[in-house]
Amino acid sequence: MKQYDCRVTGSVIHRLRLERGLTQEVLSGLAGIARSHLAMIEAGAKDAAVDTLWRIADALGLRLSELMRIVEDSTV
Amino acid sequence: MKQYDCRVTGSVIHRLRLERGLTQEVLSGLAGIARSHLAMIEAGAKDAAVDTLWRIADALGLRLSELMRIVEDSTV
DNA sequence: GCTCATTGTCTGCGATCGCAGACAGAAAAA
DNA sequence: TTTTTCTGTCTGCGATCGCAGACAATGAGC
Repeated sequence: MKQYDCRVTGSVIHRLRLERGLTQEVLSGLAGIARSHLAMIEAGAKDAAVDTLWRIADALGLRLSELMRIVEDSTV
Repeated sequence: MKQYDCRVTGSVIHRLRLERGLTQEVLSGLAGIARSHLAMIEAGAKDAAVDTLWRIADALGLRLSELMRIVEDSTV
């Protein structure tokens, strides 16, 4: 498998958030993280920790394994 | 879903490594991380970053999504 | 007994995460 | 234009990751 690239994760989260019609403010609130941090993660400028991604996936109505599967399938 | 607990991830990695008959030395070498670090992760004393888990899963012959699914199913 | 392989656990040290808070830019509504 | 909402990006700051390296304990095999 290819290398892990947090920019892929960021764009996937960004897309899923928009699909659900959520703002960064709302999603970060649901996930319990700072909005500025979520913005950085979506931009691919920060590499989120596992429990952070776990909570974001939860807030998106997914399991982390499902989120990671999307990331894997999106990884070039 | 329950909260993320790195101790569950650690015990899952530990079990999968033994099932494959790998030593910490070998697995950490395959994953490209320090053995002491892998030991800490297995013990649940350290919370590994995503790309670290990605490489460990790879070295175990799994995708991260598959590893996380096992962790989720093992999470109480 | 001894040796070897494996593991658990510690110490710095540099790099990065995640936070609160701030500021400016963009876009829409009025 | 003005107001509002949303977003992108920055600054410290404390906490944690991940490393190399070391040491002791365990267990298997001789």
